[in-house]
Amino acid sequence: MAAANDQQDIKREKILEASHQRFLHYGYSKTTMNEIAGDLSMSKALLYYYFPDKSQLYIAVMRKLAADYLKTLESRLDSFTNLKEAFTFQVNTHHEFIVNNYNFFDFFRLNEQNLPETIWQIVGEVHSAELNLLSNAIKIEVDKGAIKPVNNPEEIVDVLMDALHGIRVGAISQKKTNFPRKEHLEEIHTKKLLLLDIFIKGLMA
Amino acid sequence: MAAANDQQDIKREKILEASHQRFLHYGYSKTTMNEIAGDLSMSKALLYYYFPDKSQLYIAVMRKLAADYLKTLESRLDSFTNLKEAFTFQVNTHHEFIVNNYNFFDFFRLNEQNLPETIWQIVGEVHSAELNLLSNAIKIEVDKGAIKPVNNPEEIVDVLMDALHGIRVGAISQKKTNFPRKEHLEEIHTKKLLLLDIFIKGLMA
DNA sequence: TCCTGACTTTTTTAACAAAACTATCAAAAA
DNA sequence: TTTTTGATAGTTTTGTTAAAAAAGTCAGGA
Repeated sequence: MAAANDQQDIKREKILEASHQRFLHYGYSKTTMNEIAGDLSMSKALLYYYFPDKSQLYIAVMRKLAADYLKTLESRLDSFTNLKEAFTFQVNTHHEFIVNNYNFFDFFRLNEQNLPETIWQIVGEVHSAELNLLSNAIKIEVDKGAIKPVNNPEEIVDVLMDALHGIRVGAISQKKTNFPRKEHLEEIHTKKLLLLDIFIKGLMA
Repeated sequence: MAAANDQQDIKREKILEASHQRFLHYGYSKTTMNEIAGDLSMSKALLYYYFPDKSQLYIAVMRKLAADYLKTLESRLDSFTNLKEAFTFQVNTHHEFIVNNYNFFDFFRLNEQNLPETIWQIVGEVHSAELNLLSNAIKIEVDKGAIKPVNNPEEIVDVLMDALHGIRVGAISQKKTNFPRKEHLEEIHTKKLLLLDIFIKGLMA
């Protein structure tokens, strides 16, 4: 039983990896179940044995990416020495995450509206996990007496995250494309760090 | 000659007003030239006598709105007493502008990409005018010695404006609609003021 | 329990006709 | 000469249908 499940888990993992590669290079709609099956030298039917449908497969990949991302954040955010370091780490990690999985997200780009409910659930989970980690960072700094008391850390972090997100979007509307091109990502990253710098100073003031 | 042109200008103005109302209530694609003509009890052909085509008509309306908006900003931004007041005025004016012309902009919502070049030109002009006014406000404060010297005011304002814009967008992705609903506008406004507060403190630190 | 080939169902694409709308123009009205 | 219009030409959107492609199912084999 356990052995069988191990085998299953390994195969599931293989499928997730192959799917990730396909989705990463070709996006959701330009990836077919036949192609994924082909990459793994298995029949398409087998994919449906492991995953109920294509969107669930995509979501499973996404869930894994999100979990990895959050693990990276968590591993580090409970051991920072000051607030700026913590937030900078978040911005850098997020930047790296986007760069590495850039094409994966064209599902969002193309399908912008009417996405499956589950996707928004994952996005929401990631968002609130980030919000939690960062507002905790603020609380710790307040306890240490490093910054003056804040009555609602979650609200502050929420605003900051929206603002950071805005930097991304801002670079877009000027460039007339509704998603940042890879070339712009570095520029966006720099701007985010600038915003962060001012914002942190504002918190400490 | 002058009289004839006056008459023309008056009629042009009437057309712009009627068009504004239509675009405001029904958006670009759901407004037909026949309807505008009907509102003014004139033939559709006459519209084409005054404006070369539909998009030029829309753009003319937009240009007028933009001019009014900028005039409001300018009238006040050269006589503020401190930086926060200046920026708050910008945020409030912008908010009012969006609220008043909310539906007008569904041209952007629907047509998000492939908009006529001229529209981006106007958006760009408004943006750089705002950027100018606000970075000037910073320079004045620096000269007054109210805040510490800033090596690149334009860059700062640019980041702030992107961040403020991000507040708007942020409220969206959570709500699953790609443009803020009217109900959210107040919430967005409040968040913007909070961001502004922290940001300004950060500048003064 | 894991896996497949053959099959069914659903979605996408392409072609095309009908309808709606934009845009033009010759000629009337002012 | 300038302003206005009805009629109409041209273009885009919408709706329809058939073929192709992809998603998804299933009986049966290892």
